[in-house]
Amino acid sequence: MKTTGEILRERREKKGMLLRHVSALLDIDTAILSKIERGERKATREQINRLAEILEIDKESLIIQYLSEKILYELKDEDLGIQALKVAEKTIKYGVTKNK
Amino acid sequence: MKTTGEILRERREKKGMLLRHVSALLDIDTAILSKIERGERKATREQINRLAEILEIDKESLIIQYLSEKILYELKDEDLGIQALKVAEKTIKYGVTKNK
DNA sequence: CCTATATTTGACAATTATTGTCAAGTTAAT
DNA sequence: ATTAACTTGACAATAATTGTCAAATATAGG
Repeated sequence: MKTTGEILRERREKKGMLLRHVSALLDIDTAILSKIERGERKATREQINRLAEILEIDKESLIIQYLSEKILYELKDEDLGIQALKVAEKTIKYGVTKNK
Repeated sequence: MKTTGEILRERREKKGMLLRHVSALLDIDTAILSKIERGERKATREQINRLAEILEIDKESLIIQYLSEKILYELKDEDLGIQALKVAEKTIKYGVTKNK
């Protein structure tokens, strides 16, 4: 499966846009976008929304990929990650979230 | 399923310990522990380790519960949370993590 | 009821993590 | 060798998390 960064870079190049162009629309330095595309940094949630629009990427699939990477990042050093994911999934399904 | 906070409070009371006692061992103010037990704040990962020892709680199950709450917190405003969880699960299973 | 002790609450301070800029360094194509 | 695009790394700004403190509420005995 393609990473968020790969998706972004592919689409940007396919559209013939430069880092300079896209980063200007996002109002950030090209350095950050470069890092995002190479997976060295994470985009913010808001940047993902804008990028989907700017690059005309299917929003849902981009967000799903982005969120899953965020989750994996949280669990990267955890042996019990899979079990935690399963518990989270069950909880979310039964709508038992009581976060504030 | 019991929340992390509920597990902690139950065990502390069962052991007849006061917030004061446990929070001293954790080297934090009782206020924070109170909030953690009531789910108003999250414990740190390290505090979870210490709490499992201090309160003699099965470490694995406590960590799984704790991590799953952390994940759910990340996804609390996301419509696509479940899908993201599923993608994350698949990725973790195939050991394709390339986070740095 | 009085008062001791335990817990809770909320304002805000300290700390840590994330997000950003900038300038200099590569890379690649003339 | 120039030039344009991108990358790198040091560090600044901002935002989120974690903590303290003091006052407010319970809770339980005399």
